[in-house]
Amino acid sequence: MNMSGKSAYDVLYERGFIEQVTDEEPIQSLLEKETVTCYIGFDPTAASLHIGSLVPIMSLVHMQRCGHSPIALVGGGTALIGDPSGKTEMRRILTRDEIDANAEAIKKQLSQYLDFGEGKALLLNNADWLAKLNYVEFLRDIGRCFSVNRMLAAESYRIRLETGLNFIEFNYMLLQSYDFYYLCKHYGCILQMGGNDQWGNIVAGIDLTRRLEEKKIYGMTFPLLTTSQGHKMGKTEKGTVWLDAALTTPYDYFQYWINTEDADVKRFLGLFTLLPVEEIKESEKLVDSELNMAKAVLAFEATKITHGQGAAIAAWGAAVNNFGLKPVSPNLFPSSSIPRTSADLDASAIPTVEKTRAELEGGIPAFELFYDVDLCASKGEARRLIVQGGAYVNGRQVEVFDEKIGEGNIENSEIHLRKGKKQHMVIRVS
RNA sequence: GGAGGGGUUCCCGAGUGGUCAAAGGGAGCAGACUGUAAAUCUGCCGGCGAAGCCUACGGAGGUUCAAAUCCUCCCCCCUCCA
Repeated sequence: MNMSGKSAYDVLYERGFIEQVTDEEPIQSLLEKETVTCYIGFDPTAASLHIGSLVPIMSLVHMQRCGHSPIALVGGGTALIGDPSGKTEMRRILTRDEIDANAEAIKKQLSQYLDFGEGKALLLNNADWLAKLNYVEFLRDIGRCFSVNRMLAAESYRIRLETGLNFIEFNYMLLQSYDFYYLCKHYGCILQMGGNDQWGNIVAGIDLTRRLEEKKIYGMTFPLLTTSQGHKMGKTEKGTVWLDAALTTPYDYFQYWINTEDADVKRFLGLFTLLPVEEIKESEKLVDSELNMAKAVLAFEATKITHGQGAAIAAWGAAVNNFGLKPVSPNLFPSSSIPRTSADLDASAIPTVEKTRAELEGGIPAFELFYDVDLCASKGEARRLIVQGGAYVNGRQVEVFDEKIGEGNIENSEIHLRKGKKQHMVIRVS
C-alpha cells in the first residue's frame, strides 16, 4: 500500500498495465495484504534496454513504491538460448562474453529506476543457476513435468511451427519455468510479470512450481504496446530508442515522446510517467493543439525518469527554442516538475558539433556539411534533401546543393543547420 | 540419410542470360496541409560532386562478349519420407 491507499493492483490496473492475470481475486488480495516478491526477466541481448522494456520497468517501479519487493532478473542464462516467443525467426545466438557484458550494462541501467538497496529489490542473473544445470538431471527432474503436446499448443510455439523451431529454442520455456520455480523456492517469489508474449512461459512456470512444490503462484502480463497506428514502439528514423544516453541522447528521447500520436497520449502518461491518474484524467479535456501541452509533460516526465531532471529541463529548453513549444499552464499536471515559464531557458541539449574557424575557411559545400555533421547518411541523401528544399542554414532555405557555407554564416559563434522541420544541429565555431 | 522447394536491396516479395541498382508493397526521408499529431496528396529512397564508375541478389569457383538469372562444390532454411 502506498500513501494514496491504493493497492499495487489498483495502481497497475488504472494505469493500464494489466493485460491478463492468472487469478484475479487472489492476486488482488495478495497485493493488498502482503509484501509480495515479484519478478520480471530482462533479456541481455543488447548492451542497453530500449523503450520496449519500459512498461515492465515501470511496473516494477510501481510495485516497489507500493511496498512490494521486485526482482529484476537479467537473463544471462536464457539469452544463451534465445526466446522464440513472438519471433518469426530464430535470433542470432550471442556468445557468452557478449551476454555477460550486456548483463552488466543492463544491471546498471535498471538501477536508475529501482532502488536496489538492502531488502528493497534484487537484481539477479539466471546464469548463476542455469549454467550449472546438469542435462540428465534436468531432464529427469524438470523435463518430465512438461507435456510436449501442451507446449506445441502454446501460441508462442504455434507460430514458429509454421516456419520451423529448433530444439534449443523449444527448451526456452523449460528454462524460464525453472527460473520461476527457482525464484519461488529460494527467494519466495510468487508473482511473475511480463509482456503478454510471455504468457505461455509464465503459465508453464506456475505449473512446474505447483508440481514440484505444490505451491500456488501467479502471473500477470502487460499489453504489448504498439502505437494507435499499429506501429511498433520505439523505432524512429534514427533506429531504436534506447534508454542509454550514449545511444539515444536525452534530447532525442524527449523528441520521441513529444511526437506521440494524439490517441496515445493519455495511455502513455499512465504507463510512462508517475503523475497521479487524477491529473492524467484531467488532460482528457484538452483538444486539438492543446494536447501538445500534455505531450510536453509526457516527454518531460519520461525523460526525467530515465535521464534525470537536469537533462529533462535541457531537452525541454531545446524544444522551446527549436519548436516554439508553449509553456504548460500551471493548473495542468500540478505534480509535474516541468518548467512553467521559459525564463530560465537552457538550450544546451540541442545536438551540437564543434568546428574551428579554420575548418570553415573558404566555405564547405552545403551537401557536404550536412553529411559531415551527420544530418544525412550520405552525400547523395544530402543533395536530394537540398534539392527538395528541406535544408536550412540559420533558418534560411538552402537553394543550391553546393552553396558554400562558411564564416559568413556564423552568428554568435554558431551556425544553425536544420533538416526538414524537426532535425536541428548547431555548429559551434571556436 | 533420401526426394523436393527455397536463400534477392532495411523488411516482405517479383524477377530465371542482356532492356536490372533489380517490379510491387511496407518502413524511412523531404515537400504541401497542420498542432513537432494523425490522415491525405506529391517527390525521393545503394555509394561516389556530372558523364560514367564502383558495390550489391547465401558463399566459393566456372561457362559467356554479357550472370540475380546457366554449371560445379559448399553453407543455411523449409516440406515430405526415414
